[in-house]
Amino acid sequence: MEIPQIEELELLHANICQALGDPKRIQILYALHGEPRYVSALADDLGMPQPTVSRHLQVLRQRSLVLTERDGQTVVYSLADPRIIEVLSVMRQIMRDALDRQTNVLA
Amino acid sequence: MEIPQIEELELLHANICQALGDPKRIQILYALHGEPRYVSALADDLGMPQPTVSRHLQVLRQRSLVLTERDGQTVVYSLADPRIIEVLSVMRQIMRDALDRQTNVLA
DNA sequence: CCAATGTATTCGGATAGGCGAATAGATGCA
DNA sequence: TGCATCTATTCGCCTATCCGAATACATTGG
Repeated sequence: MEIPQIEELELLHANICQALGDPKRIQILYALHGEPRYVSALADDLGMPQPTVSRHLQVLRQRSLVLTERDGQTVVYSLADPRIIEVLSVMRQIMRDALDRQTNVLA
Repeated sequence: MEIPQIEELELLHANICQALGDPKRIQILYALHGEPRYVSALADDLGMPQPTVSRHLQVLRQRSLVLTERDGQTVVYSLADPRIIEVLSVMRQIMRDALDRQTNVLA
């Protein structure tokens, strides 16, 4: 019986999760929900420096979580897959339920 | 108009995602799917040293992703919420679709 | 109490990831 | 071309995380 190795799928999987593991990137993804935005618009909306937003967008792009399209001087970013927001929402619900359980235990 | 700050929810959210952002922890979560296990059983199954498994389990526990129950000498870990696996599966599907898109573009 | 078994933690070193600041690159237009 | 605007990258520093190895802690049974 072989020892199970860490498969490529697990690595990719972890890679995606890791990309979601930063508060600013989560904000960015939610901000892209519904309407594509360009970089400085995101920066203004979220109150982050433009280079910061750009760096985070690169991370998301490398993981295929966002898509880009150049439009003249600006680069428009959009969610690559609406299910990303679904996943985040479910996680948020899981989180909330876990917090509720803890609160109930303490009460 | 105030600049939107990073809310507590986003921090928690990122925290959860970050916990999922490690291949070994993903393996552990899948291994806990269906049946609770105790630490050394997991270590044997996954071919990881026991302290490694234990450390990762602590990370998952802090985020309320797994639950523990002591049973004599052993400590039994279980998934705190089956939706965690659902979320991981959806992410896996999102990932696969993204890979397919890339392949199609290249072809 | 002591030994055996199972689990958790600590330590040190290596690696990765975040940020601000500065700068480089790309595009459009006069 | 030259300038303004928008985006991406680099640099240095700091912090967080991971790992193996060793060790501490907890529980059971003799």
